[in-house]
Amino acid sequence: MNAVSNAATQDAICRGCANVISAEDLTAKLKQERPLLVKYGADPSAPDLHLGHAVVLRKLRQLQELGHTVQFLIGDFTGMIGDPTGRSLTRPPLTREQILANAQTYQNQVFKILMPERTQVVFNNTWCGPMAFADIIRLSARYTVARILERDDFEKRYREGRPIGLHELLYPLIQGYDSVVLKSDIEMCGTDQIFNCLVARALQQDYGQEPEVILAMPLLEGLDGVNKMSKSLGNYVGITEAPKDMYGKLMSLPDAMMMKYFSLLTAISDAELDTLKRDLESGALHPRTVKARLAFTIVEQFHSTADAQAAADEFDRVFRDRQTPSEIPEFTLDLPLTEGRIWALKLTHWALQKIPKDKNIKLRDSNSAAQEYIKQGAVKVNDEPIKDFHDMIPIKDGDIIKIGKRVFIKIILHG
RNA sequence: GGACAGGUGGCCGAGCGGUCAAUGGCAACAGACUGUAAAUCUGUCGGGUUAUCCCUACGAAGGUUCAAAUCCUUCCCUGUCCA
Repeated sequence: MNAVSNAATQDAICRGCANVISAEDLTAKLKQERPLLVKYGADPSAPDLHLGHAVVLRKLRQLQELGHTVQFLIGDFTGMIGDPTGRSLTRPPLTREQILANAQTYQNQVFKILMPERTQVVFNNTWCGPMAFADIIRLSARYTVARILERDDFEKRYREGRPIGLHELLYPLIQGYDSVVLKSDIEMCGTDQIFNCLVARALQQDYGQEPEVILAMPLLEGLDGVNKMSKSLGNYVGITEAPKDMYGKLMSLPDAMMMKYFSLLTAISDAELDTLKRDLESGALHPRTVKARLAFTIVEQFHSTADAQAAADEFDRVFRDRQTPSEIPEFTLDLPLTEGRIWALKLTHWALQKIPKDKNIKLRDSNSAAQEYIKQGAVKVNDEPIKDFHDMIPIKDGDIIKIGKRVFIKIILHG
């Protein structure tokens, strides 16, 4: 490689990054013309990967395609401590079993994006676990309280008088030590993790190593368009979700977020992005059209073109044309009928309880709730709204009950 | 160890003896509208076979009172200051 191609490579690597610390170090690393070790730490407390992770994983994939090696670090040790980031709320530590199970789930998902042959999966319990108390104190001695407290999250909590566990202060230190052990050249992270990576740089230098280059990707806001995408906030799209759920969730994205999603999650060129933006502003393109394209492109990436098309068709059918979905879950009605009729309230309550809890449909399933939904006109049998929850409604095999916009249940009668 | 402040519904946050299932905000859900599960507007938002009735709930356990989220006691938890 010559200087020119190195510069081009560096540009490509830096594209989309929120922060590169430092560009000079990266230039120097690239000049060495060897496969660089790129560390990425995964938090094993939230084993479901979502599009927020995909932003970073896509960048890692790009580095792999340039010939570099990814050190996929599973923080099985740190997970037992509890990560202080995120909601600024002390997170409960996980048990060993949970962490190992989560780690496995992680690996199953991550290779949807990463190249297995250029990925080393490592667990930090391997080297952190055997450390003695004295080792930990020795490690702690290499950093100061003042510098640890510089971290935004700590500083903020301290100022607001909210609790900070002593163990939490060690977290950045351990994460930094990981980089020392792994001799990482580059660390990929989200902008919220930059502090930890800076600690890693300092520690590496302290251990006589070249400091790693930090590549920080912007954080992706979740479907609410405000908070960062996270499982605990429920504003996420999982990368293993079914095409139609993925598509539907993406269509619930606020219009204002579309461009950011396009730039961080698709291979769309800058020029094309500009055109889209202009056409949206001028009204030449309807926002729905653009969002549908976004949803399609992303679903296609994680599934297939055919899946994306099917999801799009289904979405239009149910939400634009207001028709029943092509596939409706069936349940056998195990309630007694009187002369082929059933009390509306009871039926609604029954249907509410059949909705799978894990879906992101958050309907309450109590009788009181059923009553409210009926009052609001949200419950329909064969497209006919139930008017009063006292009503006795006739039911026959194959009738479809609809609650709200998204819940459909087909009733099966036996005997 | 001492002094002080606090712990309220998914979250934030009022209430400080009855009119409190508890103001307000956020989130959520529904309806209307729209080429979107976007935006906007309106409504709902502990549970009960449906009752101007009952149950559960304001850190935990006791107590005072006709009546307690509100007062008292002990305990647990958090923070601040002092040692």
